[in-house]
Amino acid sequence: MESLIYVGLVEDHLLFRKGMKSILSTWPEIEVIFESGEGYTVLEKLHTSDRLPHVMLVDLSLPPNGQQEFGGKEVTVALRKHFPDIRIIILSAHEDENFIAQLIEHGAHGYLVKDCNPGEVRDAISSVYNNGSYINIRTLKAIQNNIGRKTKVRSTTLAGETLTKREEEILQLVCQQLTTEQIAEQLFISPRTVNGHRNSLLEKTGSHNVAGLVIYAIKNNIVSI
Amino acid sequence: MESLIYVGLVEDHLLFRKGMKSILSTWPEIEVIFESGEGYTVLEKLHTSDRLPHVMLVDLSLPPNGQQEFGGKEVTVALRKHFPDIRIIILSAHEDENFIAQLIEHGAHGYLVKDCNPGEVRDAISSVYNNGSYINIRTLKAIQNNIGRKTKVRSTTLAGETLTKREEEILQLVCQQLTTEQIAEQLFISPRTVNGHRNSLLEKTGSHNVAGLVIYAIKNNIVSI
DNA sequence: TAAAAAACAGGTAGAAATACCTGTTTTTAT
DNA sequence: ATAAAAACAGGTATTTCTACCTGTTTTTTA
Repeated sequence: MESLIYVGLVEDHLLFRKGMKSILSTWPEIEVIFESGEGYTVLEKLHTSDRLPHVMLVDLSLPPNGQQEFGGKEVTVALRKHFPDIRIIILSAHEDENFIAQLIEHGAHGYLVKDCNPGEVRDAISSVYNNGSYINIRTLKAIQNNIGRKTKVRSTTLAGETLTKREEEILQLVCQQLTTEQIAEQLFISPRTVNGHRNSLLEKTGSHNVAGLVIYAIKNNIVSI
Repeated sequence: MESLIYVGLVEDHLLFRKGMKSILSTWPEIEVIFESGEGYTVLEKLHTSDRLPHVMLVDLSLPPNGQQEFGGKEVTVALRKHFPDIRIIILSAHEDENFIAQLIEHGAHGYLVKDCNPGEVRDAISSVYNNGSYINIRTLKAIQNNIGRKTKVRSTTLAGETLTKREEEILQLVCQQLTTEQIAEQLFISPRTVNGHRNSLLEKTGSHNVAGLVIYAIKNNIVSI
């Protein structure tokens, strides 16, 4: 608990980065051992580093690497893949509700808005280091309102089967209250074909009627409501 | 940040409560100033208390008051109403996914499983006291999977109309994939009547079929998925 | 390049839902 | 106490869906 926590900072604005480092240095249990001004060099820097940070504070909006976007999200994904032990706190200027959800799902362990007070940062680092995650209450509300069915996960059925592209397509149209005939028109196929797909959908999802299909579609992020 | 945090404990198992108090006493910034072994006496105890806790650790499963259930959920609701400044951390033996979502929406600020390590408790108290919330990563996952459309908002229709109780009831059953006949059986009414309600539902919600009804029901929290 | 999966399309039945109509009884609110 | 709303129940007709069956062609994967 009271052991030294190694912290890394990935933040393109120097002043902010140094300011953060200064703040963090006031806490004896925290030591900043890594800094980077851009996301795309983080991995190689870590590879040549003798000490790895326990917790990495990563700015959400980092400069791209040429054409390639490389912000907090990309850093998160890369870190999770190559340095799964490093815990990640995203720093953002504001709460982008949709994004937070994605970040958490990509493996970020915490999320801080930049106007939080220093105590929060300490709490966040400590929490993330010791246990798992840190989310402030407003952010949590944002997640409550927005998460759940944003990131498209492959939809698996009861039997572990997977819906085909066409089946998902038709399921989406079913959810839009279209009839078999309307779906057929829209997809330029025979109503019989649509019918076949509908039956497969009922079978695969274990549903008895459209109510079941719609709920399945929502639960499995095939449609967003 | 370093000011003394007054903590209250609501936990029916004495040993666990005292153990927790002992652990908390090792942190100089935390002082336990309130204890209760049951939920239903918390309010009056607080009213006669000279100092109010900043953070209350509340066990999820507390003994009922006679017939009346009075667990962590009820305590949370009561505290939020009468002592809105007190921040609440729920302690639970395990992660009941559905319940966590409800608790957070009822106003709890944090959630701890009882097998967490002491450092987590300190972090949780500090976080909750200083900022807002504390949720561990597993719990967060649970929330991601279960929250979203739990809080029941009065369902308003396109025309601003309101669904009647019976209509909502039938809508819920429709969402459970029951047929008109099955719904009639379940409610001990004629299929004709169910039919009438279904038609009203379609009319009021501006839907063409069950797909529309289900989506309406989910959007308006008439059913939870 | 075979084999498997997906997409396609047709037939037939029956079940269920939708879209209208009518009316009575019960509950709620003014 | 009266009016309005809700819940109840029936008729009729049509549309749509569900549940089976069959098969071919195209695409994907091993």
